[in-house]
Amino acid sequence: MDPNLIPFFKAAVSVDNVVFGFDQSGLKVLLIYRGADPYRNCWALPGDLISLDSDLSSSAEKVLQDLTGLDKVYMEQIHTFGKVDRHPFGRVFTVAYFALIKIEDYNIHPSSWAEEAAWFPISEIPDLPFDHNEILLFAKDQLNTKIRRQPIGFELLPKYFTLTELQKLYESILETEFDVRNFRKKILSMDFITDTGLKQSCVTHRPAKLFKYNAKKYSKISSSDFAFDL
Amino acid sequence: MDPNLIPFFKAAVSVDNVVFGFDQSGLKVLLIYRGADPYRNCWALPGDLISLDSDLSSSAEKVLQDLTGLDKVYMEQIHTFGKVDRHPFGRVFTVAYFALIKIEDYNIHPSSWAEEAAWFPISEIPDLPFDHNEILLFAKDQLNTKIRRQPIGFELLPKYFTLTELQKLYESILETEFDVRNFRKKILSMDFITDTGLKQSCVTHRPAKLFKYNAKKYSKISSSDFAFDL
DNA sequence: GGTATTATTGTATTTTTTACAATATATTCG
DNA sequence: CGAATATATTGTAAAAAATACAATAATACC
Repeated sequence: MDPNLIPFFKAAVSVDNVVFGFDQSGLKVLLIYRGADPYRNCWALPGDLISLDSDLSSSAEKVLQDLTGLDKVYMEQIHTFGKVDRHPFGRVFTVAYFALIKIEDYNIHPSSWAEEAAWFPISEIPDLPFDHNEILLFAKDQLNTKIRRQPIGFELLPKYFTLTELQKLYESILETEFDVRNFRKKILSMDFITDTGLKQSCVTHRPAKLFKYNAKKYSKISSSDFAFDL
Repeated sequence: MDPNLIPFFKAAVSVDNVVFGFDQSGLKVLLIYRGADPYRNCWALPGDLISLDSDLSSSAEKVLQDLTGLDKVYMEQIHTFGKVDRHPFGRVFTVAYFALIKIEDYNIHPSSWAEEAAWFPISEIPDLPFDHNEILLFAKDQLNTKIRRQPIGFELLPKYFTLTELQKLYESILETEFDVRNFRKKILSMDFITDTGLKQSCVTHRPAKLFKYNAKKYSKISSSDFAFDL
């Protein structure tokens, strides 16, 4: 390598994942309990330095998989953070991703140096190490914007869901309330949520119909000039 | 440094800027003619490796300033690209930014190893080195989305502009056409474009009124629950 | 059968979007 | 100076979308 270039090749890159989940009590974020330095014994976003022999996007998946056991989840890159002093060990740029998962469908298995993993309600996030609070804020913002314009909310719900669940999801994330009738009218008019013909069971009241998201219909619609917008 | 960490700290990070400009002939992108390896003597996005002693955002500004003389322009981070083999010299992650400038207001001064700088119409971009074509595509996409939702179009126009110019800008970027009356109604109803009382001069027909963007009014409006949306 | 609990549905009103073309103001040229 | 040329500016009616609002339906449990 040209000796002039040597000083440039001394950075590390990490990935930090903001994993969102949703259940009846609201929006949650997955944190791990760090069993490695720096910030050992702190709750933090599941993130790690990446080895330099795989592509960035594969590394992002690997980091999440290694620390939490999560595999094949919806992930999207959101932003890269690069303050000089953000990492005590040296110059580390971190690429933040957010991930959306259906809480019920996955079992979280903390491994590698993640000693524990737990869901934290979005409103009860503790002080986090590095710039993780800033990253989380950024991710939350992105989620808010994105969920209004793209049909990604379904990634947080079970495969079959009721319209009430869907409405609660949007209300909880957007911190607003919708009129039941208008919400249903709008969602159903978009025509990519289909009635499965099934019904809730084991509920102590009138069971709701179960719907599912129809990705094929969405992509057919969206490739014309339709815009999802809630 | 812990010897286990050494292999992680061997990456370089670069910044690549997609600088958009607009004039009557449409949307343009600023490219520089590389006077340095690799890809010497090619047109490319203005980008460079960053030194590891400043923050990422400052580095982005510095890279643009060094190569093109552009200073204090509207810049926004868009995405980080990190394929293993994207740079022939080693593992280089690149953080892409887009910038919007008022072509008339700036003189471009290629310097450092940029031998030339020139505006290329968006539809006539040559094959670029690295993954620059991909980055450009990504930036164009981002610009399309963003310009519909945030009042950033004004960054591409002179301080005082006519409504016709504004409409042409949107039509050109969004590749669509608007009805003159409806466009004006909509834009003016948003109430952050104000009539300066001035008129075009040196035109061979009825001169148009000159308007300007009122950022204060926008931030006042947008902090309620107004949404810019075209 | 009655009660409790949540699910489901329609309509009238208001607001927004759309479609559409005639008139106004400047310059240039004969 | 009047006519021709070129672009700027403006309103209205119809259609579509968003909003506000409450009564009925289906199940479980007692």
